[in-house]
Amino acid sequence: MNAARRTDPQRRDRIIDACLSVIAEQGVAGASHRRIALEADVPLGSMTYHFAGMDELLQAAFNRFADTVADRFEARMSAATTPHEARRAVVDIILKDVFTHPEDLVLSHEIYTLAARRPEFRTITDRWMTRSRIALRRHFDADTTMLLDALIEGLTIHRALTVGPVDDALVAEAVDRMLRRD
Amino acid sequence: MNAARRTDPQRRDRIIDACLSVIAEQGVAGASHRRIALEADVPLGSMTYHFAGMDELLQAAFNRFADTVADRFEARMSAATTPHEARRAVVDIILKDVFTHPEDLVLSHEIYTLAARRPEFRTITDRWMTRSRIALRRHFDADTTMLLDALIEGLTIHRALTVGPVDDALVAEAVDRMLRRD
DNA sequence: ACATGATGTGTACACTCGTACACATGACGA
DNA sequence: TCGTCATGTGTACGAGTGTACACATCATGT
Repeated sequence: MNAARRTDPQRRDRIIDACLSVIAEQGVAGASHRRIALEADVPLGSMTYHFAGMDELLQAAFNRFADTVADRFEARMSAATTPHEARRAVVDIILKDVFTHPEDLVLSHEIYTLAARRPEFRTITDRWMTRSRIALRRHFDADTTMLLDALIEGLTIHRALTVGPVDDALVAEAVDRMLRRD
Repeated sequence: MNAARRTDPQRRDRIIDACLSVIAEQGVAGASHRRIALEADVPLGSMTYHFAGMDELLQAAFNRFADTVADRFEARMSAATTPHEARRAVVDIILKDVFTHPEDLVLSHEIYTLAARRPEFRTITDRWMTRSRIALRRHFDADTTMLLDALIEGLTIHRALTVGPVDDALVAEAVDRMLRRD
């Protein structure tokens, strides 16, 4: 009957985007084929046609998410040319990027939870963390890179879960302490 | 027929424990009334009898979990009497507590994910974080407490998601840098 | 001994889910 | 123009879900 649009090359992409959107709203638990299909304005049958199963779709979605975030991260670190700018870039990543995209916080937690339990999703987080570290490594030594990476993670998470907002100056202070070599 | 054990005052507790156990294995997504009932060796009807709904059960379970972890945290910090011991205690929390109880990692992520999306679960994480900070505050100033708390979080998470193990000495190094005032 | 009411349980209902698969569609070569 | 077949879709099925609620059970007071 209504099998209108025949070739829709962006359909796969739209499904992935819809998937992320649904996960941001409802969580992985609430991300069903039917809801995603509705969100993407695509028939239910398309789901299994484009993706062998829910897992394949989740992998595709979180890979796209991780790439997006890592791109932003890299862009900020690449733009810095002096040590001072690099320090500022790290602070900005914590204060601006995360705050500007609150839905990313939720998505981060979802992928972490998935990765914590299921190794097949850990390749996604591995690649993501590796990219972040390479970007940091352009400006800092190996140890500092490792520690900054962890610090960014912790501050980000706590900013998300804390009711009262964390003092912006304190974030800068934390980065400064990390940069102090002994 | 077999309505044996009439009064079983520990039943509610057993359900909560079973709930945590199932979540650790299968995640919140896989924690159904039926599976938990099976794990707790309790009839399905008991679920709705003791808990008004899934949410109430989840709240009870994660409250217990948060209390358990916070107890351990407090115990370690209280045992320290000198600054040096306090520093050591922080390192141990990261290196020993988390490593010894790997299932706690998964549970942490699950509650974070829940709290990130739904405010009614954030009271649990709030109370948890508050307790941790009070315990740290016995030994460190307010700013340092905030930063250490975030650092512990970040290092813990990255240790969980990273393939290669983080160098133990590096953890100590991170804590030291945090403790250096300007 | 027995009635009674609190305590706890089995089951049924309405619903959502992932997935398979028979079939419709229309682009394209002849 | 028309036949063919890759591309895409509607639907149905079995499994699993939360929850409500009629009922069984037995501790207790008389």
